[in-house]
Amino acid sequence: MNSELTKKIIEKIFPEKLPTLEELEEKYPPRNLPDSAMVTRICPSPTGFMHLGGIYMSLLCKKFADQTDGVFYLRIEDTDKKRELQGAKEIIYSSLKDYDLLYDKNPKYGPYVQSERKDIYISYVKYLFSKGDAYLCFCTEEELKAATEKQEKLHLKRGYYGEWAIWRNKTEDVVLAELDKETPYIIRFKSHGDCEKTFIHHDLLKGNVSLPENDMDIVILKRDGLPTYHLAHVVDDHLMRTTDVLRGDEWLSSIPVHYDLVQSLGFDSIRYGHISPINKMDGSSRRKLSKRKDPEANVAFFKDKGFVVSAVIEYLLNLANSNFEDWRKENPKKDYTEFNLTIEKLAKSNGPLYDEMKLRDIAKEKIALMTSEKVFEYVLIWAKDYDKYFYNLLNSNSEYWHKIFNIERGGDSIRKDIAIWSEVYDFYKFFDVEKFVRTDWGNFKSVFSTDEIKDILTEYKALYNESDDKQAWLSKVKDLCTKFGLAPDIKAYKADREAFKGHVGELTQVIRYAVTGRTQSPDIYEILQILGIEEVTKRLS
RNA sequence: GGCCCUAUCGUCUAACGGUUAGGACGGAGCGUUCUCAAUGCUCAAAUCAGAGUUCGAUUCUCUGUAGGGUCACCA
Repeated sequence: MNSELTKKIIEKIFPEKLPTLEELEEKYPPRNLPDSAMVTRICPSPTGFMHLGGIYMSLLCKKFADQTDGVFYLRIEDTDKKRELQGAKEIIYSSLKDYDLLYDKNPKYGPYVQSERKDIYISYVKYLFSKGDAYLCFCTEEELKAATEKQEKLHLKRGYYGEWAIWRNKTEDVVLAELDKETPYIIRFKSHGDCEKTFIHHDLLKGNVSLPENDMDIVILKRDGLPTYHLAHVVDDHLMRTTDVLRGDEWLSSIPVHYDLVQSLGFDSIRYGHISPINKMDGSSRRKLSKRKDPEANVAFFKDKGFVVSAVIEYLLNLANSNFEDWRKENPKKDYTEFNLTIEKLAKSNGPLYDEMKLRDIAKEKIALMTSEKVFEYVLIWAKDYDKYFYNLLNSNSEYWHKIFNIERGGDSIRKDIAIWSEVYDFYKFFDVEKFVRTDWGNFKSVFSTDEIKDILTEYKALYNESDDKQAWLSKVKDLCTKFGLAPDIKAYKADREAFKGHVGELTQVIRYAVTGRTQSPDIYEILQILGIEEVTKRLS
C-alpha cells in the first residue's frame, strides 16, 4: 500500500472538516444507567405510513425500556431520499403519540434524524478507509447487473465478494486515475470473513444461531453521499448507546455483515433480538402484512374504523406474551403498563396471523368496561373526524345520547356489542328521530295477522304510561299477553305449548318492531323511556 | 438455488422428558332472558411424517416434508 497516494485519495474524497472519532466518543458518552437498564429504539423510515408492525415493535421496545428504567428513543432512518415521502415523519410522530408511546428526546444523543448526521457517518467511513477496511468501487449498475446474471448462470452465490469484488484490491494509482476522470463511485466495506466458516450469534429470541461469516463487500456509502442502513444503524446504535435491538426477523440474515462492521469499527457488540412479523392469510399461503394489499398494515386503519387504542395495544401485547391474557383476567382494571413483559416468553414461532375477531373481542371487552360518559367522549372524538353528521347529532342533544349509551350499562349483564366506534351510529340509528322512517310491516314474521298487530298497537298505545317503572311496565305487557292468547311467561308456554299462540316475546317483538324497525334491539323498556311518550306514540300509530 | 428461521385445535398459544395435551378467539348445543348482546354450563377441534435416544418424547437428535425470511447504491 502506498500511503502517500492513500493520503491523496482521502484528501480528494473526504471533506476537510469532520468530527474525529475521539470527539464523537466524547460527545456521546456511555449513558449513566444501571447495568440492567435497556436502551431500545424504534427506527422507522419515513416512506408513507406507520406500519402496525412499527407500533408493535415500539410497544415492546418501550415496555422493556420502562421496565428496566432504561431509555426508549426514536430514530428516523431517512437515508434513502428517493423513497422518502412528504409528511411521513409527522405521521410517525403522531402515530406514536396516539399509542402513548412516548420516546426520549434528550438532545445529548441527537439529532435523531439520520440525514442530519451525515458527517458522523462519513467520519466512520473515513476511518474504515484509512485502516484499509473500505475501498472505492467504480462499478456501474450495468456491470453489477451483468455480474449477477453471470453468477446466476454459473449457479454461484450472487453478490460482490471474492474475485467478483473487482475493485477490492486495485492499486491506489488506478483509483486515483478514476477519480481524476471524475468517475462516480461508491464506498464498500472490505469484508473479513470466510463464508465457509460459521460463527454463533446469540439472539435474544431465537437463541444460538449458526451463521456464515461475512464475505460480502457491502456498500456503506452510496453515490449520493449518504450511508446505507448497515453502516448508519451500527454507528448510531453505538453512539446512542443502545443496549438491545429488537427488529423484524428479516434482518437476521444480515447479522454477519453487521457483526463484521461492528468488529472493524471497534464497537462493543450489543444484543439483538429478531421478532417474526405479523402475518396475514393470502389465499392458501401466509405472508407478511403488506403495505399495498392490506389496509390493516397501516395503523391509520384502526383509527378510521374507531378501534380503541388500548384494545389494539392489548391485542399486540397478547401476541407478544401469551400470558398477558391470563394476567388481564386476573387484573381487569389495571393499566397494561403494569403487566410485566418478558423476553423469555416473547413468541418465537412463526409470525402470528392477524386476527380481527380477536381484536374485536378485546375491543368489546374494553368498551363494556367504560362508563356511558367515556363512551360518549370516545364516540364524539371519532365522529368529529369521520362522521360529521353523527358528530353534530351528538352535540345537538348530548344528554339524550348519554342516556342511549347508558342502556344496559353498569348492571350485571353489560352489553358487549360495540367493538368499534364506526358501528355505533348504525347500531342506535333508530334513536335518530329526524331520520327514522315508519316501520314497514311487509317482512315482519309473527303469529299475528296484520289486523291483530294493529289491535295490539292500539291497545298498547292506550295503556303505555311513561312513568311506569320497569316492573309496572312488564306487568302491563303481560296483561296484554293474556288478552291476545299469549303466555305471559315463557315457562308457562313451554309447559303447554298447545294452550297458547306463543309467549310474551311475540308481543314485545311487535312493540320492538314498531318502535325500532328491527327485530333485535337492546332493552325495549329503556328504549321507550329514552324516546319519550311523544315519539313512542307516533311510532306506535 | 445457497444460507437462515419455524412447525401443537380453524386462529393465538400453554405444557422441569411423565397431563384425560390446558386456556383464549371463533364454531355448535343447552339453560337464563321480552329479542339481540351478555352470562353460565356442555360439546367438537391439534402435537407435520418417519427413524433414533429413553422405562417413557409435544419436548432431545437425525432425515424428510411444508411454510416463512434473505441474498440492493431499500430499509
